[in-house]
Amino acid sequence: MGRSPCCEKEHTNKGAWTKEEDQRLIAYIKTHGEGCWRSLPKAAGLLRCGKSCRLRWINYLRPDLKRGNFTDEEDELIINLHSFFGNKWSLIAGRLPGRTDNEIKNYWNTHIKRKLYSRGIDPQTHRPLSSAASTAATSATINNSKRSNSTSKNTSNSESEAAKTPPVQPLNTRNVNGNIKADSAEEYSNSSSGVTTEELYPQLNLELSIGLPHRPQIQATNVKEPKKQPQEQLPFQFFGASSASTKNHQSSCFCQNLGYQNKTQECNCKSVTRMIPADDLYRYYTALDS
DNA sequence: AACCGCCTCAACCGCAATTGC
DNA sequence: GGCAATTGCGGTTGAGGCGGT
Repeated sequence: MGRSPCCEKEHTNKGAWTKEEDQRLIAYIKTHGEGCWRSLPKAAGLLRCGKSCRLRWINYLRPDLKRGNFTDEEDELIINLHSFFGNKWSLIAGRLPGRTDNEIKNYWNTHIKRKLYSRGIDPQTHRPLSSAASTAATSATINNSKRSNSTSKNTSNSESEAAKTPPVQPLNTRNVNGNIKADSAEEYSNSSSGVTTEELYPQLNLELSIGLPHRPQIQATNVKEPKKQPQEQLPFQFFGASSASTKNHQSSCFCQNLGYQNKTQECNCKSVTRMIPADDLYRYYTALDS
C-alpha cells in the first residue's frame, strides 16, 4: 500500500492561478492564518491541492515579498551565500528578506551563473575555472551571451552588468569570530592554484543579512543534512549550525565525499579540509540574537 | 505581419524530512 | 519504534513574452 496522494488529482485545477483564486487564498489566510495546507483548499473553496496553495502563497502572494529586480548588493550576497551553502536555496532565501527560495533559484540559474562565468568563476565550486573547463564554459558563455545579446532584453543587461561588477568582495563586516580553522582554510587555499583565502572564502567576513534588523532564522532545522549525495562538489565541507533556540550544540558533519552525516561532536571524516565548528556558528547566531 | 528561437519565471513533481499517533 | 500523514525542498518544465529576421 503506497502513500496516498497529497490531494485528489481529479478535482483540482492546475496551471496559472486566476485573480479570483488568489483573492480567495489571500482572504482565507488573512482570516485564518497559514497552516494546515492540506485542508486549506477545501476550507477556502479552492480547487487546488494544498501544496499548490502553499507555493502560491509563499512565492507570490505573501505581503512581505519584495518583488522587483535584485540589487547588486543582493547579487553579491547570493553569490557569497551560495559559496557557503551550495544549492540550499531555502537557507539562502532565509537571509534575503522578501525573497523566496524559488525566486533566488531562478535568478541564480538565469543570471548569476552567467555572471560568474563571465568573471571566470565556476558557479558550482566558486573557484576559478580550470583551463579545460574554462574553455568549455567560456564558449558556453559566449554562446549564451550571443543569444542573450541578440534576443533578451534582460540578459543583455546582465552581461554588461557582469562586466561592470567588481570581483566577489566580502560585504563586510561582522566577523564570525574565529569561526574558521585558519590552518584548514589556508591549507585548502594553498592547494588551489594561488587563490587567496579571502578570494576562496569571501564568506569569512560575510554579513549574513541585508537590511537590519533582519536576523538569520535560527531553527534546529536551519542547516539540514543533505537528502542525498550532492551532485556537485562544494569547495569545502562544513559543520552545520547548531540550534540557538534549543541550545543544542550537536554538530552535523556534511561530508561531501562520503555523503553521510555524523551527528556527534567529533567529525570522523578524514577528508574534511575546512570546518566551521557548530559552536562557533552558535556563538555567531546568538551574538546576532542578543 | 508572421514566424522563429530564446529567455524568464511561475508552477509542478518527486522525494526527503518532519510530525503525530 | 513503526507507520502514515503532512510539510518542505530542490530540480525541472512549459507557457508566455520578447527581440530578431
